[in-house]
Amino acid sequence: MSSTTPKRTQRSKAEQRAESIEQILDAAEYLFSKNGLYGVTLKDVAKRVGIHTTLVHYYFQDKQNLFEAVFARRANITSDRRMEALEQYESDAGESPTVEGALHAFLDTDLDLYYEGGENWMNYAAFCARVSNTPEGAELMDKHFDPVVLKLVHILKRALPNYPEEDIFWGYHFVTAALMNTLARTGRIDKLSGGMCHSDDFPAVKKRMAKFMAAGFMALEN
Amino acid sequence: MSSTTPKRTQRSKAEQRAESIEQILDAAEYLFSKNGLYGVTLKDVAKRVGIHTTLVHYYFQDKQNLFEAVFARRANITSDRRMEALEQYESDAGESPTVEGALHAFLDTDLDLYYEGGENWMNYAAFCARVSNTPEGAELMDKHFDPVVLKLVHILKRALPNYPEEDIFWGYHFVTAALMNTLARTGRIDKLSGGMCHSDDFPAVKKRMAKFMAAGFMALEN
DNA sequence: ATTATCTATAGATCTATAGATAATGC
DNA sequence: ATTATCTATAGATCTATAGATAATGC
Repeated sequence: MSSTTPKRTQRSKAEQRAESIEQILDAAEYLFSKNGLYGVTLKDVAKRVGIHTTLVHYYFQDKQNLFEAVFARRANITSDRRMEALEQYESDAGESPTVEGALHAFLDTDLDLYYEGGENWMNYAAFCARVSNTPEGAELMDKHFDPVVLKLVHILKRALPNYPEEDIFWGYHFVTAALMNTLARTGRIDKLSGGMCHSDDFPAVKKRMAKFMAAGFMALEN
Repeated sequence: MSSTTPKRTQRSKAEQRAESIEQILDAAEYLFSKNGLYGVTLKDVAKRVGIHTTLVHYYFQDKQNLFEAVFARRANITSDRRMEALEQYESDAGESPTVEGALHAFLDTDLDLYYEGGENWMNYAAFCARVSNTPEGAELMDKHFDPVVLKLVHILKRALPNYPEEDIFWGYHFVTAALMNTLARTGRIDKLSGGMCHSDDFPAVKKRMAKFMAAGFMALEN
Protein backbone atom coordinates (compact mmCIF):
# COMPACT_ATOMS: atom_id res chain seq x y z
CA MET A 1 0.00 0.00 0.00
CA SER A 2 2.82 2.46 0.86
CA SER A 3 4.62 3.94 -2.10
CA THR A 4 8.21 3.79 -0.93
CA THR A 5 9.54 2.20 -4.09
CA PRO A 6 8.47 4.31 -7.03
CA LYS A 7 9.06 1.63 -9.71
CA ARG A 8 7.08 -1.01 -7.91
CA THR A 9 4.32 -1.66 -10.39
CA GLN A 10 6.05 -0.19 -13.39
CA ARG A 11 6.89 -2.36 -16.32
CA SER A 12 8.81 -1.27 -19.36
CA LYS A 13 6.89 -1.24 -22.61
CA ALA A 14 8.90 -4.17 -23.87
CA GLU A 15 7.93 -6.10 -20.76
CA GLN A 16 4.29 -5.17 -21.08
CA ARG A 17 4.26 -6.20 -24.69
CA ALA A 18 6.00 -9.49 -24.03
CA GLU A 19 3.73 -10.29 -21.11
CA SER A 20 0.53 -9.55 -23.01
CA ILE A 21 1.66 -11.61 -25.95
CA GLU A 22 2.53 -14.56 -23.74
CA GLN A 23 -0.76 -14.36 -21.88
CA ILE A 24 -2.73 -14.24 -25.10
CA LEU A 25 -0.80 -17.19 -26.50
CA ASP A 26 -1.31 -19.19 -23.30
CA ALA A 27 -5.05 -18.55 -23.32
CA ALA A 28 -5.40 -19.30 -27.02
CA GLU A 29 -3.33 -22.46 -26.67
CA TYR A 30 -5.61 -23.73 -23.94
CA LEU A 31 -8.83 -22.82 -25.70
CA PHE A 32 -7.79 -24.08 -29.13
CA SER A 33 -6.69 -27.35 -27.52
CA LYS A 34 -10.18 -27.79 -26.11
CA ASN A 35 -12.38 -26.51 -28.91
CA GLY A 36 -10.35 -26.14 -32.08
CA LEU A 37 -9.93 -23.18 -34.38
CA TYR A 38 -13.63 -22.67 -35.04
CA GLY A 39 -14.72 -23.39 -31.50
CA VAL A 40 -12.89 -20.41 -30.08
CA THR A 41 -13.69 -16.74 -30.58
CA LEU A 42 -11.21 -13.96 -30.06
CA LYS A 43 -13.56 -12.72 -27.40
CA ASP A 44 -13.12 -16.00 -25.53
CA VAL A 45 -9.37 -15.56 -25.66
CA ALA A 46 -9.49 -11.95 -24.51
CA LYS A 47 -11.91 -12.79 -21.73
CA ARG A 48 -9.64 -15.52 -20.41
CA VAL A 49 -6.77 -13.06 -20.26
CA GLY A 50 -8.91 -10.24 -18.92
CA ILE A 51 -8.21 -7.78 -21.73
CA HIS A 52 -10.26 -6.34 -24.54
CA THR A 53 -10.78 -8.27 -27.77
CA THR A 54 -9.17 -5.59 -29.86
CA LEU A 55 -5.87 -6.08 -28.12
CA VAL A 56 -5.72 -9.56 -29.57
CA HIS A 57 -6.07 -8.02 -33.01
CA TYR A 58 -3.47 -5.42 -32.15
CA TYR A 59 -0.85 -8.09 -31.46
CA PHE A 60 -1.94 -10.85 -33.80
CA GLN A 61 -3.89 -9.19 -36.64
CA ASP A 62 -6.33 -12.04 -37.15
CA LYS A 63 -7.42 -15.37 -35.79
CA GLN A 64 -5.57 -17.54 -38.27
CA ASN A 65 -2.37 -15.74 -37.45
CA LEU A 66 -2.91 -16.21 -33.71
CA PHE A 67 -3.49 -19.89 -34.32
CA GLU A 68 -0.25 -20.23 -36.21
CA ALA A 69 1.61 -18.25 -33.57
CA VAL A 70 0.41 -20.67 -30.91
CA PHE A 71 1.72 -23.52 -32.98
CA ALA A 72 5.02 -21.87 -33.82
CA ARG A 73 5.92 -20.74 -30.31
CA ARG A 74 6.94 -24.19 -29.14
CA ALA A 75 7.24 -26.21 -32.35
CA ASN A 76 10.97 -25.83 -32.83
CA ILE A 77 11.77 -26.72 -29.25
CA THR A 78 10.08 -30.10 -29.39
CA SER A 79 11.27 -30.71 -32.92
CA ASP A 80 14.91 -29.90 -32.16
CA ARG A 81 14.94 -31.87 -28.94
CA ARG A 82 13.63 -35.01 -30.59
CA MET A 83 16.00 -34.61 -33.52
CA GLU A 84 18.96 -34.33 -31.17
CA ALA A 85 17.83 -37.35 -29.16
CA LEU A 86 17.51 -39.41 -32.34
CA GLU A 87 20.93 -38.33 -33.60
CA GLN A 88 22.45 -39.04 -30.22
CA TYR A 89 20.87 -42.47 -30.15
CA GLU A 90 21.99 -43.26 -33.66
CA SER A 91 25.57 -42.38 -32.89
CA ASP A 92 25.48 -44.25 -29.56
CA ALA A 93 23.99 -47.37 -31.08
CA GLY A 94 26.62 -47.59 -33.77
CA GLU A 95 26.05 -50.43 -36.22
CA SER A 96 23.12 -52.03 -34.44
CA PRO A 97 20.31 -49.65 -33.56
CA THR A 98 17.15 -51.26 -32.20
CA VAL A 99 13.51 -50.41 -32.72
CA GLU A 100 12.95 -50.00 -29.02
CA GLY A 101 15.98 -47.75 -28.66
CA ALA A 102 14.83 -45.49 -31.47
CA LEU A 103 11.31 -45.33 -30.06
CA HIS A 104 12.61 -44.45 -26.61
CA ALA A 105 14.57 -41.57 -28.07
CA PHE A 106 11.59 -40.38 -30.09
CA LEU A 107 8.82 -40.83 -27.53
CA ASP A 108 10.39 -40.41 -24.11
CA THR A 109 12.07 -37.16 -25.04
CA ASP A 110 8.78 -35.67 -26.05
CA LEU A 111 6.77 -37.01 -23.13
CA ASP A 112 9.38 -35.66 -20.73
CA LEU A 113 9.32 -32.26 -22.32
CA TYR A 114 5.59 -31.87 -21.85
CA TYR A 115 5.40 -33.46 -18.46
CA GLU A 116 8.30 -31.52 -17.01
CA GLY A 117 7.29 -28.33 -18.77
CA GLY A 118 4.19 -27.94 -16.61
CA GLU A 119 0.70 -26.86 -17.48
CA ASN A 120 1.45 -24.73 -20.51
CA TRP A 121 3.47 -27.41 -22.19
CA MET A 122 0.76 -29.93 -21.43
CA ASN A 123 -1.70 -27.59 -23.11
CA TYR A 124 0.56 -27.30 -26.12
CA ALA A 125 0.68 -31.09 -26.33
CA ALA A 126 -3.11 -31.24 -26.32
CA PHE A 127 -3.20 -28.44 -28.89
CA CYS A 128 -0.95 -30.43 -31.22
CA ALA A 129 -2.94 -33.60 -30.71
CA ARG A 130 -6.17 -31.85 -31.51
CA VAL A 131 -4.76 -29.95 -34.43
CA SER A 132 -2.97 -32.89 -35.98
CA ASN A 133 -6.15 -34.41 -37.32
CA THR A 134 -7.80 -31.31 -38.72
CA PRO A 135 -7.38 -29.99 -42.24
CA GLU A 136 -6.36 -26.59 -40.84
CA GLY A 137 -3.59 -28.02 -38.74
CA ALA A 138 -2.34 -31.09 -40.53
CA GLU A 139 -0.32 -29.18 -43.07
CA LEU A 140 1.27 -27.07 -40.36
CA MET A 141 2.23 -30.16 -38.40
CA ASP A 142 3.56 -32.01 -41.42
CA LYS A 143 5.76 -29.17 -42.52
CA HIS A 144 7.30 -28.80 -39.10
CA PHE A 145 7.63 -32.35 -37.91
CA ASP A 146 8.35 -34.29 -41.08
CA PRO A 147 12.14 -34.14 -40.65
CA VAL A 148 12.02 -35.70 -37.17
CA VAL A 149 9.61 -38.39 -38.30
CA LEU A 150 11.71 -39.22 -41.34
CA LYS A 151 14.75 -39.45 -39.09
CA LEU A 152 12.92 -41.96 -36.91
CA VAL A 153 11.84 -43.92 -39.97
CA HIS A 154 15.42 -43.92 -41.18
CA ILE A 155 16.67 -45.48 -37.94
CA LEU A 156 13.82 -47.98 -37.90
CA LYS A 157 14.81 -49.09 -41.38
CA ARG A 158 18.38 -49.62 -40.21
CA ALA A 159 17.13 -51.56 -37.20
CA LEU A 160 14.94 -53.71 -39.42
CA PRO A 161 16.81 -54.51 -42.63
CA ASN A 162 14.89 -56.75 -45.04
CA TYR A 163 11.69 -55.58 -43.37
CA PRO A 164 9.00 -54.47 -45.84
CA GLU A 165 8.93 -50.69 -45.99
CA GLU A 166 5.15 -50.61 -45.82
CA ASP A 167 5.26 -52.26 -42.43
CA ILE A 168 7.57 -49.57 -41.13
CA PHE A 169 5.10 -46.89 -42.14
CA TRP A 170 2.09 -48.70 -40.77
CA GLY A 171 3.98 -49.26 -37.56
CA TYR A 172 4.73 -45.58 -37.36
CA HIS A 173 1.05 -44.90 -38.03
CA PHE A 174 0.23 -46.87 -34.86
CA VAL A 175 2.97 -45.17 -32.87
CA THR A 176 1.99 -41.62 -33.71
CA ALA A 177 -1.65 -42.45 -33.03
CA ALA A 178 -0.82 -43.64 -29.54
CA LEU A 179 1.34 -40.61 -28.89
CA MET A 180 -1.32 -38.15 -30.07
CA ASN A 181 -4.03 -39.89 -28.08
CA THR A 182 -1.83 -39.62 -25.03
CA LEU A 183 -1.14 -35.94 -25.55
CA ALA A 184 -4.85 -35.28 -25.98
CA ARG A 185 -5.59 -36.34 -22.38
CA THR A 186 -9.24 -36.99 -23.06
CA GLY A 187 -9.92 -38.53 -19.67
CA ARG A 188 -11.25 -41.64 -21.37
CA ILE A 189 -8.85 -44.03 -19.63
CA ASP A 190 -9.69 -42.53 -16.26
CA LYS A 191 -13.36 -43.36 -16.67
CA LEU A 192 -12.82 -46.76 -18.25
CA SER A 193 -10.39 -47.90 -15.59
CA GLY A 194 -12.55 -46.55 -12.80
CA GLY A 195 -9.85 -44.11 -11.74
CA MET A 196 -7.00 -46.62 -11.75
CA CYS A 197 -5.22 -44.89 -14.65
CA HIS A 198 -4.96 -41.19 -15.40
CA SER A 199 -4.83 -39.37 -18.72
CA ASP A 200 -2.16 -36.99 -17.52
CA ASP A 201 0.11 -39.67 -16.13
CA PHE A 202 2.72 -39.38 -18.85
CA PRO A 203 5.32 -41.29 -16.82
CA ALA A 204 2.99 -44.29 -16.88
CA VAL A 205 2.80 -44.02 -20.67
CA LYS A 206 6.53 -43.54 -20.98
CA LYS A 207 7.14 -46.72 -19.01
CA ARG A 208 5.06 -48.74 -21.47
CA MET A 209 4.90 -47.18 -24.88
CA ALA A 210 8.27 -47.79 -26.51
CA LYS A 211 8.35 -51.37 -25.30
CA PHE A 212 4.78 -52.03 -26.44
CA MET A 213 5.30 -50.55 -29.88
CA ALA A 214 8.69 -52.17 -30.43
CA ALA A 215 7.13 -55.58 -29.81
CA GLY A 216 4.45 -54.70 -32.33
CA PHE A 217 7.03 -53.95 -35.00
CA MET A 218 8.76 -57.26 -34.31
CA ALA A 219 5.51 -59.19 -34.58
CA LEU A 220 4.84 -57.96 -38.11
CA GLU A 221 8.06 -59.53 -39.32
CA ASN A 222 6.63 -63.03 -39.40
CA MET B 1 -38.48 -37.82 -71.80
CA SER B 2 -41.77 -39.47 -72.79
CA SER B 3 -44.44 -39.52 -70.12
CA THR B 4 -45.82 -42.98 -70.51
CA THR B 5 -45.62 -43.79 -66.81
CA PRO B 6 -47.55 -41.18 -64.89
CA LYS B 7 -45.90 -41.81 -61.51
CA ARG B 8 -42.38 -41.53 -62.83
CA THR B 9 -41.08 -38.63 -60.76
CA GLN B 10 -43.62 -38.85 -58.00
CA ARG B 11 -42.52 -39.71 -54.53
CA SER B 12 -44.77 -40.25 -51.58
CA LYS B 13 -44.41 -37.76 -48.75
CA ALA B 14 -42.90 -40.44 -46.58
CA GLU B 15 -40.31 -41.09 -49.27
CA GLN B 16 -39.57 -37.42 -49.74
CA ARG B 17 -39.17 -36.98 -46.04
CA ALA B 18 -36.90 -39.98 -45.66
CA GLU B 19 -34.78 -38.98 -48.61
CA SER B 20 -34.30 -35.42 -47.45
CA ILE B 21 -33.38 -36.57 -43.98
CA GLU B 22 -30.86 -39.05 -45.32
CA GLN B 23 -29.30 -36.49 -47.64
CA ILE B 24 -28.98 -33.95 -44.85
CA LEU B 25 -27.43 -36.53 -42.54
CA ASP B 26 -24.99 -37.64 -45.25
CA ALA B 27 -23.89 -34.08 -45.92
CA ALA B 28 -23.59 -33.21 -42.24
CA GLU B 29 -21.68 -36.41 -41.55
CA TYR B 30 -19.15 -35.56 -44.22
CA LEU B 31 -18.76 -31.93 -43.22
CA PHE B 32 -18.60 -32.57 -39.46
CA SER B 33 -15.96 -35.23 -40.09
CA LYS B 34 -13.82 -32.67 -41.87
CA ASN B 35 -14.38 -29.55 -39.79
CA GLY B 36 -16.05 -30.47 -36.52
CA LEU B 37 -19.18 -29.09 -34.92
CA TYR B 38 -18.09 -25.46 -34.95
CA GLY B 39 -16.46 -25.62 -38.36
CA VAL B 40 -19.71 -26.34 -40.15
CA THR B 41 -22.67 -24.04 -40.62
CA LEU B 42 -26.16 -25.21 -41.39
CA LYS B 43 -25.84 -23.24 -44.57
CA ASP B 44 -22.86 -25.39 -45.57
CA VAL B 45 -24.93 -28.49 -44.99
CA ALA B 46 -27.92 -27.19 -46.92
CA LYS B 47 -25.70 -26.04 -49.76
CA ARG B 48 -24.11 -29.46 -50.08
CA VAL B 49 -27.54 -31.04 -50.38
CA GLY B 50 -28.92 -28.31 -52.62
CA ILE B 51 -31.78 -27.29 -50.38
CA HIS B 52 -32.56 -24.24 -48.30
CA THR B 53 -31.07 -23.80 -44.83
CA THR B 54 -34.45 -23.65 -43.19
CA LEU B 55 -35.23 -27.16 -44.27
CA VAL B 56 -32.42 -28.37 -42.06
CA HIS B 57 -34.12 -26.63 -39.17
CA TYR B 58 -37.45 -28.07 -40.20
CA TYR B 59 -36.17 -31.63 -39.86
CA PHE B 60 -33.57 -31.25 -37.13
CA GLN B 61 -34.56 -28.20 -35.06
CA ASP B 62 -31.04 -27.07 -34.28
CA LYS B 63 -27.42 -27.79 -34.98
CA GLN B 64 -26.67 -29.74 -31.84
CA ASN B 65 -29.58 -32.01 -32.57
CA LEU B 66 -28.39 -32.60 -36.13
CA PHE B 67 -24.97 -33.47 -34.79
CA GLU B 68 -26.37 -36.02 -32.42
CA ALA B 69 -28.59 -37.45 -35.14
CA VAL B 70 -25.54 -38.00 -37.32
CA PHE B 71 -23.90 -39.86 -34.50
CA ALA B 72 -26.95 -41.88 -33.59
CA ARG B 73 -27.86 -43.03 -37.08
CA ARG B 74 -25.09 -45.61 -37.27
CA ALA B 75 -23.92 -45.98 -33.68
CA ASN B 76 -25.98 -49.00 -32.77
CA ILE B 77 -25.05 -50.87 -35.90
CA THR B 78 -21.31 -50.74 -35.23
CA SER B 79 -21.82 -51.24 -31.53
CA ASP B 80 -24.05 -54.29 -31.91
CA ARG B 81 -21.84 -55.86 -34.56
CA ARG B 82 -18.75 -55.62 -32.43
CA MET B 83 -20.56 -56.87 -29.36
CA GLU B 84 -21.79 -59.91 -31.26
CA ALA B 85 -18.34 -60.59 -32.65
CA LEU B 86 -16.84 -60.44 -29.17
CA GLU B 87 -19.49 -62.71 -27.72
CA GLN B 88 -19.08 -65.12 -30.58
CA TYR B 89 -15.32 -65.16 -30.08
CA GLU B 90 -15.62 -65.67 -26.37
CA SER B 91 -17.89 -68.64 -26.80
CA ASP B 92 -15.71 -70.10 -29.58
CA ALA B 93 -12.50 -69.70 -27.61
CA GLY B 94 -13.89 -71.49 -24.59
CA GLU B 95 -11.48 -71.61 -21.68
CA SER B 96 -8.49 -70.07 -23.42
CA PRO B 97 -9.22 -66.81 -25.23
CA THR B 98 -6.18 -64.98 -26.63
CA VAL B 99 -5.38 -61.30 -26.86
CA GLU B 100 -4.96 -61.48 -30.59
CA GLY B 101 -8.23 -63.32 -31.01
CA ALA B 102 -10.13 -60.74 -28.99
CA LEU B 103 -8.52 -57.90 -30.91
CA HIS B 104 -9.36 -59.49 -34.23
CA ALA B 105 -13.00 -59.69 -33.20
CA PHE B 106 -13.01 -56.12 -31.96
CA LEU B 107 -11.00 -54.44 -34.72
CA ASP B 108 -11.56 -56.44 -37.88
CA THR B 109 -15.33 -56.39 -37.49
CA ASP B 110 -15.33 -52.63 -37.35
CA LEU B 111 -12.82 -52.10 -40.15
CA ASP B 112 -14.83 -54.40 -42.38
CA LEU B 113 -18.05 -52.59 -41.65
CA TYR B 114 -16.65 -49.24 -42.72
CA TYR B 115 -14.68 -50.52 -45.67
CA GLU B 116 -17.48 -52.62 -47.07
CA GLY B 117 -20.10 -50.01 -46.27
CA GLY B 118 -18.76 -47.60 -48.87
CA GLU B 119 -18.27 -43.89 -48.81
CA ASN B 120 -20.93 -42.99 -46.25
CA TRP B 121 -19.70 -45.48 -43.73
CA MET B 122 -16.14 -44.29 -44.29
CA ASN B 123 -17.37 -40.77 -43.56
CA TYR B 124 -19.06 -41.96 -40.40
CA ALA B 125 -15.80 -43.56 -39.31
CA ALA B 126 -13.98 -40.27 -39.83
CA PHE B 127 -16.76 -38.46 -38.02
CA CYS B 128 -16.36 -40.72 -34.99
CA ALA B 129 -12.59 -40.37 -35.03
CA ARG B 130 -12.79 -36.62 -35.14
CA VAL B 131 -15.53 -36.40 -32.56
CA SER B 132 -13.97 -38.84 -30.14
CA ASN B 133 -11.39 -36.35 -28.97
CA THR B 134 -13.60 -33.31 -28.57
CA PRO B 135 -15.45 -32.31 -25.43
CA GLU B 136 -18.70 -32.15 -27.41
CA GLY B 137 -18.38 -35.65 -28.70
CA ALA B 138 -16.48 -37.62 -26.10
CA GLU B 139 -19.43 -38.03 -23.80
CA LEU B 140 -21.62 -39.19 -26.66
CA MET B 141 -19.04 -41.76 -27.70
CA ASP B 142 -18.43 -43.00 -24.18
CA LYS B 143 -22.09 -43.52 -23.45
CA HIS B 144 -22.63 -45.51 -26.61
CA PHE B 145 -19.46 -47.54 -26.88
CA ASP B 146 -18.52 -48.24 -23.29
CA PRO B 147 -20.29 -51.61 -23.17
CA VAL B 148 -18.35 -52.93 -26.17
CA VAL B 149 -15.07 -51.67 -24.82
CA LEU B 150 -15.70 -53.16 -21.41
CA LYS B 151 -16.55 -56.45 -23.07
CA LEU B 152 -13.20 -56.36 -24.85
CA VAL B 153 -11.43 -55.51 -21.62
CA HIS B 154 -13.20 -58.40 -19.94
CA ILE B 155 -11.91 -60.88 -22.51
CA LEU B 156 -8.42 -59.40 -22.38
CA LYS B 157 -8.39 -59.93 -18.63
CA ARG B 158 -9.34 -63.55 -19.13
CA ALA B 159 -6.63 -63.94 -21.74
CA LEU B 160 -4.07 -62.36 -19.43
CA PRO B 161 -4.65 -63.60 -15.91
CA ASN B 162 -2.17 -62.27 -13.35
CA TYR B 163 -1.53 -59.35 -15.67
CA PRO B 164 -1.69 -55.94 -13.95
CA GLU B 165 -5.01 -54.30 -14.69
CA GLU B 166 -3.38 -50.96 -15.45
CA ASP B 167 -1.47 -52.53 -18.29
CA ILE B 168 -4.69 -53.76 -19.83
CA PHE B 169 -6.12 -50.26 -19.82
CA TRP B 170 -2.96 -48.64 -21.16
CA GLY B 171 -2.84 -51.29 -23.84
CA TYR B 172 -6.41 -50.49 -24.77
CA HIS B 173 -5.45 -46.81 -24.83
CA PHE B 174 -2.90 -47.62 -27.55
CA VAL B 175 -5.33 -49.82 -29.45
CA THR B 176 -8.13 -47.30 -29.60
CA ALA B 177 -5.69 -44.58 -30.58
CA ALA B 178 -4.51 -46.61 -33.54
CA LEU B 179 -8.05 -47.43 -34.55
CA MET B 180 -9.21 -43.81 -34.37
CA ASN B 181 -6.18 -42.59 -36.28
CA THR B 182 -6.97 -45.14 -38.96
CA LEU B 183 -10.60 -44.11 -39.19
CA ALA B 184 -9.58 -40.46 -39.49
CA ARG B 185 -7.80 -41.09 -42.81
CA THR B 186 -5.68 -37.95 -42.55
CA GLY B 187 -3.54 -38.77 -45.55
CA ARG B 188 -0.44 -38.48 -43.40
CA ILE B 189 0.86 -41.96 -44.17
CA ASP B 190 0.38 -41.40 -47.88
CA LYS B 191 2.70 -38.40 -47.82
CA LEU B 192 5.23 -39.90 -45.43
CA SER B 193 5.54 -43.11 -47.38
CA GLY B 194 5.72 -41.32 -50.70
CA GLY B 195 2.51 -42.94 -51.89
CA MET B 196 3.44 -46.46 -50.86
CA CYS B 197 0.70 -46.67 -48.23
CA HIS B 198 -2.78 -45.22 -48.32
CA SER B 199 -4.93 -43.84 -45.53
CA ASP B 200 -8.03 -45.49 -46.84
CA ASP B 201 -6.50 -48.91 -47.24
CA PHE B 202 -8.29 -50.47 -44.31
CA PRO B 203 -7.49 -54.02 -45.44
CA ALA B 204 -3.80 -53.17 -45.01
CA VAL B 205 -4.51 -52.02 -41.47
CA LYS B 206 -6.64 -55.04 -40.74
CA LYS B 207 -3.80 -57.32 -41.83
CA ARG B 208 -1.46 -55.76 -39.29
CA MET B 209 -3.25 -54.18 -36.40
CA ALA B 210 -4.46 -57.03 -34.19
CA LYS B 211 -1.15 -58.84 -34.52
CA PHE B 212 0.85 -55.70 -33.80
CA MET B 213 -1.18 -54.77 -30.75
CA ALA B 214 -1.34 -58.28 -29.35
CA ALA B 215 2.46 -58.44 -29.37
CA GLY B 216 2.51 -55.13 -27.56
CA PHE B 217 0.31 -56.50 -24.79
CA MET B 218 2.58 -59.52 -24.44
CA ALA B 219 5.68 -57.37 -24.20
CA LEU B 220 4.37 -55.46 -21.18
CA GLU B 221 4.14 -58.68 -19.21
CA ASN B 222 7.85 -58.81 -18.52
C1' DA C 1 6.90 10.79 -29.15
C1' DT C 2 5.78 6.27 -29.12
C1' DT C 3 3.32 2.41 -27.79
C1' DA C 4 -0.28 -0.21 -25.03
C1' DT C 5 -4.97 -0.43 -24.28
C1' DC C 6 -9.83 0.75 -24.71
C1' DT C 7 -14.34 2.67 -26.99
C1' DA C 8 -17.31 2.70 -30.72
C1' DT C 9 -18.88 0.73 -34.64
C1' DA C 10 -19.32 -1.27 -39.52
C1' DG C 11 -20.09 -5.24 -41.97
C1' DA C 12 -20.51 -10.04 -42.37
C1' DT C 13 -22.36 -14.24 -41.00
C1' DC C 14 -25.04 -17.43 -38.48
C1' DT C 15 -29.02 -19.44 -36.00
C1' DA C 16 -33.64 -19.65 -35.69
C1' DT C 17 -38.50 -18.50 -36.46
C1' DA C 18 -42.86 -16.86 -38.72
C1' DG C 19 -45.39 -17.14 -42.47
C1' DA C 20 -46.10 -18.05 -47.60
C1' DT C 21 -46.22 -21.41 -51.42
C1' DA C 22 -46.36 -25.75 -53.60
C1' DA C 23 -46.70 -30.21 -53.54
C1' DT C 24 -49.08 -34.98 -51.92
C1' DG C 25 -53.09 -37.45 -49.45
C1' DC C 26 -57.73 -38.65 -48.55
C1' DA D 1 -55.98 -31.34 -45.27
C1' DT D 2 -51.49 -32.18 -44.40
C1' DT D 3 -46.82 -31.90 -45.18
C1' DA D 4 -42.48 -30.44 -47.75
C1' DT D 5 -40.09 -26.56 -49.14
C1' DC D 6 -39.04 -21.71 -49.73
C1' DT D 7 -39.07 -16.41 -48.64
C1' DA D 8 -38.29 -12.89 -45.51
C1' DT D 9 -36.40 -11.41 -41.55
C1' DA D 10 -35.12 -10.69 -36.44
C1' DG D 11 -31.63 -11.06 -33.29
C1' DA D 12 -27.26 -12.53 -31.86
C1' DT D 13 -22.53 -12.94 -32.50
C1' DC D 14 -18.16 -12.45 -34.55
C1' DT D 15 -14.24 -10.31 -37.05
C1' DA D 16 -11.92 -6.42 -37.92
C1' DT D 17 -10.89 -1.47 -38.14
C1' DA D 18 -10.73 3.57 -36.95
C1' DG D 19 -9.93 6.54 -33.65
C1' DA D 20 -9.60 7.99 -28.62
C1' DT D 21 -7.15 7.60 -24.17
C1' DA D 22 -3.58 6.43 -21.06
C1' DA D 23 0.51 4.96 -20.13
C1' DT D 24 6.03 4.72 -20.88
C1' DG D 25 10.38 6.70 -23.20
C1' DC D 26 13.66 10.11 -24.46
